[in-house]
Formats: sequence, C-alpha cells, structure tokens
Amino acid sequence: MRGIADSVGIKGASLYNHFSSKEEILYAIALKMTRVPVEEHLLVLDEAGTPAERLTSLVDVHLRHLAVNRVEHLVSLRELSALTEEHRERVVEYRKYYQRRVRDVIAAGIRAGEFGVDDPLRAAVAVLDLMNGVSWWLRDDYDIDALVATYVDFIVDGILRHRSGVRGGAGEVTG
Amino acid sequence: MRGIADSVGIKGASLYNHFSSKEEILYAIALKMTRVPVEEHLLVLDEAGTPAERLTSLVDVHLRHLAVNRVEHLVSLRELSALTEEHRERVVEYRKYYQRRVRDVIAAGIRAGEFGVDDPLRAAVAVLDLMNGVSWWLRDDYDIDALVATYVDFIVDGILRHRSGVRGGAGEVTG
DNA sequence: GTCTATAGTTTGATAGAC
DNA sequence: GTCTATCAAACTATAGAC
Repeated sequence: MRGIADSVGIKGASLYNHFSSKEEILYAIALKMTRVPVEEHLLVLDEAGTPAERLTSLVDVHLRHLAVNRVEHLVSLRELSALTEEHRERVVEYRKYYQRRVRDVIAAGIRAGEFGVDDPLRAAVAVLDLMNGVSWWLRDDYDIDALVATYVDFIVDGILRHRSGVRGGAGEVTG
Repeated sequence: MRGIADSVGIKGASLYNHFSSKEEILYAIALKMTRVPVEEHLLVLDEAGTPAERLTSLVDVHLRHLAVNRVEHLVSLRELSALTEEHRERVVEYRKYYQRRVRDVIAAGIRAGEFGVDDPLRAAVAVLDLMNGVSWWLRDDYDIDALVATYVDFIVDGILRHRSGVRGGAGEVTG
C-alpha cells in the first residue's frame, strides 16, 4: 500500500479514503483488465466480415488495450491469487468467456475454410498466450502499429492458417 | 517460508538448515529454470539437421522441461523481482542468451529458405512467449506428446513458415 | 536436522488532528 | 482528503534445546 501511495504522491493511509482495502484495489484492476475486453473488445466479433477479418480486428484492439494498460495486466496476473475467492471467480469467468469467444470465431473460420487448425480451443489458448506474452517485454516507445501488424501475421497468417500440405502438420509425415 | 516448509513437511525455521535465506531458495529455483535450458536444451541446436529440424527438437525439450517443472517456472517468473540485483541480472542474462540462440536458429532457417519471417528476434520472442504461456494452464494429466506435436505445428509450420503469398484469408481478399 | 520460542521488521489497516 | 501516529498480524530470520 505504501508503494501504491508513493506512486500517486500521497501517504499509505490516505489510500483508504478511496478504497476500503488492498484487495479492493487489486480487484478493481483485475476487473478492468477482464471486463473491459469482454464488454468492449468482443463487439468487433459481431461486426461484418469474415472470421479472419473479425479476428484481425480483435487482435488489433486486444494488443492496443494491452499496450496502454501493460502494468495493470501484469498486476492482474500476479495478484490474482490475492483476491477473495468470489472476486477471483468472477475474474476467471470473464477470462474464460473471452477465451470461448475467440475459440468460436476460430471455429467459424475453420468452417468457412479460412483457417486450418484441428482444435479451435487449443488454438484460441495459443493465440491468447501469444498476445498476452507481449506485456512482459513491451516498452513504452515500441511502435504499436508494427506490433499489431506482426502479430496479426503470426496469428492469422501463421498459427491459424491452412497448412500448405507439404509438411501437413505435426509429425504426420514421419509418424 | 512457512508455506514452503509445510509443503515439504517441516517447520519454517528448519528450512534454514538447507538455505541461508528465502532469496537463496528463489535464486536456486530461478537459476534451475534458466541455466538448465541454456546448458542442456541448447545442445540440440548443435546437432545435425536443418534449422527447422533443430528448432523442432528445441521446442520438444523446452516444453517437456516446462511440463515437469511447471510450478518452478511460474515461481521464477513471479519472484524475479524478489532477487538481489546481482542474482536477477544473472538470471536475465541466461534468458537473453537463450533468446538469442533461438533467434539465431530462426535466422539460419530464413537463410536456408525454410522460414519466411521478417525479423528473427521478434519471431524468437513470439515463439518463446507461446511456449512459456503453457505453464499458466497446463495440468498434470495433459498429454505432453500431443502438446508438443500441436506446438511444433503452431511454431514451425505456423508462425515461422513461409507465407504462401496469397495471404489466404486475412482480409486482403475482400479489402 | 528438527523443534519451540522469539527477535526484528514489514505489512495492511485504523484513529484522530487539521 | 491529507497527514502523523500507531496497532495487530504476518513475515524473515535467529537462538538454543533436543
């Protein structure tokens, strides 16, 4: 609490005029980093376009939100275990719902012939891990447009893309 | 310390017969999770085979080590800031070296015509984030062979693979 | 090499003046 | 809404018996 207070220029005790406990601060941060993506980012999945186009939009807004709230994202990960069971469950529920929606758009892309992965849920987990990993090393002076372009390529044209058949998959050739 | 002691069936004070401080325990864990990969896993990059084959081997040993030492990996991430500056720097150096070696094998793959990414370092970071993300959700009963096969596919045949040029499905067609 | 007891410090939170 | 002063609990670590 003293560290948080320092960073906003007041004393530790003064924080209790704004929050009733440390857990409430951590919950507010964790909620912001899970509810906002669910209630705002997922809207792009309902707009017009192919699954690949809609997922591209989601990667865009997801990475930009993460770039702006990098520290909050790391805190919500690290301090998840410090939340009450009830609060932790709500945060986990938001994360799971977001994951399911990513899985669903990947599944739609498979049905539409745009994507070529076997298991939409596994692919969704990989895609989210790849994006969220950015928060560990991103710096303030990083070119976010370039970041988004690179990761859209890695995800939409890389992980999810149809394999061209020459090597067809993971060990099928040799196995 | 009491929690650590509980998990090995002794009292907190007894831990000091084996380690002189909590920091020493955390450093031992962090060192294990960074030095072992550098000194053992990277050997597969020096064996025979194309860059893609050697990277495939690295993904294999990396994910298996991570599956066996999942908790230690999470601890070494979470408690990195609890280390002394000297210890933290040594751990970070191991991580950076590992990252550079992954970058180099990707660069070799590009030169050999096996891979088609623009920036080997960015690709290496993405590949490592993707693999390390597994430790957040992996369970003990998970099929590791299937995990390895899936991630080799995502990485070697997905992220790093040559794009076919048509950009098959990521928006160029309609845009 | 384990234990109990406890020292010394830090932490989250409260009380009350301004 | 901020501050100083302070509390109670928890923490890392030590001392000394067995």
